[in-house]
Amino acid sequence: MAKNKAYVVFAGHSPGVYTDWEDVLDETKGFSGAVYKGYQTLEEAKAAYRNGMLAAPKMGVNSPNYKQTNSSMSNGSATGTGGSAQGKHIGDANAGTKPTSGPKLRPLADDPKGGAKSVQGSGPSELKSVSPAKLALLKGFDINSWSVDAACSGNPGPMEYRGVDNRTGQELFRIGPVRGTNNIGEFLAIVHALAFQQKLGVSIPIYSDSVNAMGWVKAKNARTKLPNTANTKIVWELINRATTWLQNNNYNTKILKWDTTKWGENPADFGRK
RNA sequence: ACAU
DNA sequence: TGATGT
Ligand SMILES: [Mn+2]
Ligand SMILES: [Mn+2]
Repeated sequence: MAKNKAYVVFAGHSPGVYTDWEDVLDETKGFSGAVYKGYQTLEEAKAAYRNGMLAAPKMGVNSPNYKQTNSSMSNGSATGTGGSAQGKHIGDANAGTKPTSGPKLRPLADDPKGGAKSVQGSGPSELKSVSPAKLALLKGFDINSWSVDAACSGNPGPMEYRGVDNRTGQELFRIGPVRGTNNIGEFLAIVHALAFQQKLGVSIPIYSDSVNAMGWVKAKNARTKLPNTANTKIVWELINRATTWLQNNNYNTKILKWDTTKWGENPADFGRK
């Protein structure tokens, strides 16, 4: 077990890369939930920090990138990860186009078995990667939830949307691309999640970053200005199906605003911006 | 202005 | 830089 030459403070008074353990102590002392890890090389540390969640606003808690960082951590200097269940999910996106993939709706564990931990005050060589639960706690959102998001490659343009389980990062559904707008996608994503949950017989809070779409859902009406033409026929069918569903179904599912400013990009984000 |  | 929306 070689000595660490650099450290990354992911969560602390002033997150960043440090070469002195004393600095790490300063940055983490008195910071509840501090997250840090030692690396054998400065390059390794810098790379980890670049890929780290607090350093990269685009990176959702459960994004593939975050997990990659997590798993690379486990083969790094430290012990402790002992094969995290999280890492295994890297890139195992359920391919389906329809709400077919089977989500795992197990109850939230505060610290998943075998998952990485964050322990303030442990030595520098102990692993300091974080479980999704711990990260959610740090960021302050409810991990026992789903996230939805939409992406457009031109607006209007080819649009798609998806939903993920915040406990695992697992993709629950993904539709598109079909020609549409950003807001239509955000709207359809929420309604799709609602309908999917009803089908599953569950009710789990849904995070969206779109105030617009949340408003449309609440009004049970998608007030898009996108003309219904030959090019937009498909998406308009989806819109009509969604609004019809809203008008004919009841739900008590909480639809929550994802605070991008505070938490970085939504876990369901497509990472294209 | 705010949110995508 | 431009578009989608409240
Ligand atoms: Mn969004
Ligand atoms: Mn996004």
